Amino acid sequence: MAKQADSKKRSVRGSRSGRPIMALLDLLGQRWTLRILWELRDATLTSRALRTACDEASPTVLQARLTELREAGFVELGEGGGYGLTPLGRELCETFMPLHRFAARWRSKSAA
Amino acid sequence: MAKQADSKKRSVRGSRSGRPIMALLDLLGQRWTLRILWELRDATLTSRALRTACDEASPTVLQARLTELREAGFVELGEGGGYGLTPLGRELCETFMPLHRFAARWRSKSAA
DNA sequence: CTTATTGCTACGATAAATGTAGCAATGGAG
DNA sequence: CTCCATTGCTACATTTATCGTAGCAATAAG
Repeated sequence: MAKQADSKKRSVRGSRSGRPIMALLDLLGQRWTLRILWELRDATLTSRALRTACDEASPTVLQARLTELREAGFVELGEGGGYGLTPLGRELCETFMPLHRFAARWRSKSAA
Repeated sequence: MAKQADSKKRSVRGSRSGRPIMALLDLLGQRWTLRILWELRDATLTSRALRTACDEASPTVLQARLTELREAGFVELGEGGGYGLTPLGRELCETFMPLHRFAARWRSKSAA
């Protein structure tokens, strides 16, 4: 299994400003990152279950994001398999959980 | 070939689940979207100032994102020029403002 | 052995983003 | 008026990211 020590190119794209918020914004601004965190918000999912939950996204990106999220310390792979949030990841998830409520109000206003 | 700002195909990619949170997650999960909202959090910026703030991102994507954000009702173009958040956009920005604090703690843990 | 999971990877086809250049429109300054 | 600098915005070739399908090694039964 695996590899996670790809730390050679860990430069979250775009922002090398050094400011943590930028690194975080860039990480979260990649395809499927937010979605993965959201789907893991209250469940441990296997890679394939996660794929299903994520609208059958290609495993290529999913694995890439999971690797990044693990390196960031937000996600971990459990002993007997299955991905779940770390305490830190759960904390992050809580941070944008209010988005859920906001999204509902938003759609009721601008739903095209 | 070139096609952009096609206001017709607003299908936020991937998730057509109908759930507002998914649409929002997909919108925010595009490159520069979070960053743009962040940079506009407390200032009205011209397109070029925004570009500078966003690490000189290409105007192509920036314009595309701005169009999407305007259609979503989060960003607006002021009378005399310059982009700013709408009340709704400001609300959204407040939602993930705690990320700032989180990011600081996060980096102090995982950043080697 | 076969079957069915697990996490994960290869790789050609697409879609998206980059970087550079430039447009029309507006607003001064001379 | 011309000249120039700014606004928001676009063209387009190159590069990068993502998709989609297939399949791998490892593990665990049956």
